[in-house]
Amino acid sequence: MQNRQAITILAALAQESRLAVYRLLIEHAPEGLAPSAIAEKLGLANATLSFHLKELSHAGLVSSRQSGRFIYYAPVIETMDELVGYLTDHCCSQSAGTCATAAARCAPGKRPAAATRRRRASA
Amino acid sequence: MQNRQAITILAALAQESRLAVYRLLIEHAPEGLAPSAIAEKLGLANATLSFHLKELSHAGLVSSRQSGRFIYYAPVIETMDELVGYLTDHCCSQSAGTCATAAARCAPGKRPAAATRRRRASA
DNA sequence: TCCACATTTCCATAATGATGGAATTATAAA
DNA sequence: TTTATAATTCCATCATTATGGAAATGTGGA
Repeated sequence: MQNRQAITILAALAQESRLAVYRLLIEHAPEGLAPSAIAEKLGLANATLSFHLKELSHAGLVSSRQSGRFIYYAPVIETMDELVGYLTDHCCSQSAGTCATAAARCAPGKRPAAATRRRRASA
Repeated sequence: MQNRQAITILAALAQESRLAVYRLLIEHAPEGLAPSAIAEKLGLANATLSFHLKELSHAGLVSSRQSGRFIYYAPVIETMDELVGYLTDHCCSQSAGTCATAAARCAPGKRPAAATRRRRASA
């Protein structure tokens, strides 16, 4: 994941209403929710919600599909996964051991460890 | 971790210069770097860098210690770890299986799994 | 077609964030 | 104490983001 993309995703999540929308969609994954339902649950104006959904979409955090008169927004888990991967990579220093807890979170063997991947990429 | 705090941390990272500063500090963990060195490496004006360091400090992402005429800024890994924990928690839906990849990242047994912890907290 | 409703776009406004020059504060060496 | 360097604060400016009413667009049913 590129820096630029990580910033876009982080910025999309770094806003109260948007984080609330995303978390609500997570609770309703994988079907998702229509804007009307989201607006009602969170008390957001139509235009405001539409703005935030566009931001989340643009960041790749949610997808949408039309169904009849409704558009269902659902979270894109892969994007969150990539963000977590990015953070894990860049929270771990090249010199090992500076990030024990975060590193421990990574299941060894499931995928290359963070530092290893970065070393391979830049070498 | 509270919503509010997560937003503060996400917002701190969601900015090109600040993310660059943080990543630079990660490369120089755990000693850290002085603002003069950071400013030179990243080409930032003193005032601008100071502003960004304050944001990172306020979010708990960096700490500082004085040493002679210099102040060394170093990353606080625990904060990143908590952020990753928060994201992992809220990227995993209550209904299992919707977040396989991100969940797989968590070493089972190292700490309670994300969904489990949330269920326990809200129940 | 016409209507009802869902959603988005348009637009103006308000709020927040980023930037850096200049002045100020802090620390240590001469 | 004087001087040099490090870092922060002050402040003005510019840029971006958030908000929501009103109008426009899209969709399916009558």
